[in-house]
Amino acid sequence: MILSRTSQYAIQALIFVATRPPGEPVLNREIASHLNVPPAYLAKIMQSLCKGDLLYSYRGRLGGFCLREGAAKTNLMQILLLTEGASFTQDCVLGLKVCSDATACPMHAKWVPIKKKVVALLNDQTLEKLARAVQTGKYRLSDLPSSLFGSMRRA
Amino acid sequence: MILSRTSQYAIQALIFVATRPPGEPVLNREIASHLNVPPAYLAKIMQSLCKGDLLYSYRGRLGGFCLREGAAKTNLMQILLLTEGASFTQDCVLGLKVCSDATACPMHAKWVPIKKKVVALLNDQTLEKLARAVQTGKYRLSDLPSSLFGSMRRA
DNA sequence: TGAATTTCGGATAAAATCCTCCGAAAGAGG
DNA sequence: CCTCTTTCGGAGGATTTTATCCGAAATTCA
Repeated sequence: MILSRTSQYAIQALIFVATRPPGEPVLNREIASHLNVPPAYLAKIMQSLCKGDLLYSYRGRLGGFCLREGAAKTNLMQILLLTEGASFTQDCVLGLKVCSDATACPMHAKWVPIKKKVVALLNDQTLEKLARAVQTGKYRLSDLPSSLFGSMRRA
Repeated sequence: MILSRTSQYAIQALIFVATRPPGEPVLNREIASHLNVPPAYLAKIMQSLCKGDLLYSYRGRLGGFCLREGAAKTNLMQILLLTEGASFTQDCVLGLKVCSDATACPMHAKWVPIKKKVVALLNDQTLEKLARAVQTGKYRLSDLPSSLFGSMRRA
């Protein structure tokens, strides 16, 4: 039901980068503050996304991170493979080491169809699509804007 | 996608108890060895299931754990509420603190229908049903019997 | 060259989860 | 009564996940 924080940060960050003009490096600091996420931790995750061939990184004054060519077509499943490991969609719900059609836990038969839907969705959602959804303004990546919190403080 | 180990152990243990004749206490030791789960850890979980009113516990020579009256009708959702906490099905996939129809993450619209299916399934699966599924022999709770591993060792 | 900026890499800390240990309490049976 | 068995409760250890820090390397610009 739940992704690790690492996966959530990774997906958020990648979508955010995908919303920015390609070719212009985005600073880790900028991503972190926009997503309201610990910068030092995010930096580690960005590193691993570079090693996973999703991002380019540039050091120095004009440095930052860019999507790799074609990375806009990356789907969530591919990202989660990097951050959660290969067994992510394979594990048994009840934690059995072996749980296949042949030798199954009592949830197996009912769980498999749902798992398939989840996998299909994760495969279908690309950074491109998700970035566009954010750009239209219909959906948001960050928590509510601080201006709202500011007005709440005095309420 | 994944339940905590604690939740998995809890569900497995409850199903196992539900397969046994009601009224005859089952020993923690027996459950643990059958599920191949750390006994001391399981003992803690069993304790919390008692506090969650799903089990009775008896100390001493004829001690052990029994399902509480009516607990056979308990569904997985109720168990997970105890072991994972109330926010289990409420959390945003991407980890946003606020993610409702009004202010949503870019996955929200596609994720909600799937989440509903998961919740419906968890609500539908009762200990009774799951225990029966195990009793028919079609499904298993424990890992493959050690006799199989024994024959594999010499292969 | 030197100063400023940024990511990289490794060590380390903090927190959560998973797991163990042990004495105490409670019950059964002699 | 004593002994044996079991769960209870609290403390603590081990591991994984989350997060921080800092010096070094790379890059830009003056």
